[in-house]
Amino acid sequence: MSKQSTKTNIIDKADQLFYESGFEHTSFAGIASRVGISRGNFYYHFKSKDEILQAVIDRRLANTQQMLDAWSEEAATPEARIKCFINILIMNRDKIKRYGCPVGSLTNELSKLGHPALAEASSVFTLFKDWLAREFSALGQGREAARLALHLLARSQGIATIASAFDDEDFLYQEAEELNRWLGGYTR
Amino acid sequence: MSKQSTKTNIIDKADQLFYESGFEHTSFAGIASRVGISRGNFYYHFKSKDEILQAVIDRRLANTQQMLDAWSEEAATPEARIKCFINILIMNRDKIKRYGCPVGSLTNELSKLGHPALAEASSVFTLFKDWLAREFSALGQGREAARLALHLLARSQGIATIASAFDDEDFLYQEAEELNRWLGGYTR
DNA sequence: GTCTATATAATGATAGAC
DNA sequence: GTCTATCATTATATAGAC
Repeated sequence: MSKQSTKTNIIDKADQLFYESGFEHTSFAGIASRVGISRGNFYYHFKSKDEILQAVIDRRLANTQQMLDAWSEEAATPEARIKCFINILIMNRDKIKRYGCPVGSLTNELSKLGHPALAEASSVFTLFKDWLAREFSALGQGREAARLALHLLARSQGIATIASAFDDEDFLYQEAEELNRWLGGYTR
Repeated sequence: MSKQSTKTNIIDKADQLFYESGFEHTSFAGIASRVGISRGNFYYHFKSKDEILQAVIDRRLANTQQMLDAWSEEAATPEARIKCFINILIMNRDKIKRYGCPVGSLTNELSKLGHPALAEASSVFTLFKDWLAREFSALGQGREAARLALHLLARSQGIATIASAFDDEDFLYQEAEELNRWLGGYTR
């Protein structure tokens, strides 16, 4: 493992804590503690909480784009690519059960706070939406591609919310399978 | 409008604020200010923040049960009753766009806080789930009733999350219509 | 770049007068 | 039942030594 800079380390740990504990509930002391630095040092790298939030969102945008690019490369067909998206519900089932979806829970919180970064946080959704729409277009659903993309995004969000509220892993598997069946209706 | 007690008034305003601003972000000062009383007076009625949270959840449970009972009475067929549920996405569209679903956003926050009241907050979902399952049973979906109920609950959650993230009212209407079509597949 | 020390404001919560 | 006054704790944020 390569040694990463303190700044990168802060963004990394803040990202985790925003997901696990929420943005509001995460304090600088908590981040600094997990990084292993003092609170004072923290302010050398980030001047405000909004600044670290922006860095976390930028990091998530970059990571998401990287993941989408990898899916585009690894999976040969549009159907296989969309199944990669559906499969993150299974891949991340443990964290989803505990904390829900990192994107949905952050946008939800920021919308309640009336936080100006809501639009930027929502743009992670937009990355998924546009990528999915492209794949649905490739499936010959050109006219309905954008609607289907947003529909699938919403379905995955609801699954995460309910699985988290009831701590129900079976439901995650069940609904992921149902999504694959639904997708099958557009590939035949 | 009948004059309500200070205690009831506190629960009422706390309920609104937890929805609009989140549980963590809502302070006693904020609640007291909206009620029009002092912070000190607040503590005469509720000794801790967890106590007021419990009261708000109890209130939501009672209100939800009341709403479900009203639907059972007003709508003649199982299909019409389930459509009442779907229709709350349209009825509450303005608030959903701004704050998401009150149940989903609260359970999401409490799960991140590791708050012991998560189970109680989730039981509002359970009221909906059991009520919907009964209606799907009445539709002749006895074996699949529970699964369909949870599925519909998840669908509505996802719709609320995406509509809130993108502030998109058209999406709410579009997906509510899609849910009605989906329901139609079980009534024919 | 990292630390300790500190300033300032807000929070949850209590005590006691009216 | 309602108020003012107060406490202890935590939070964001800054100053300055090393």
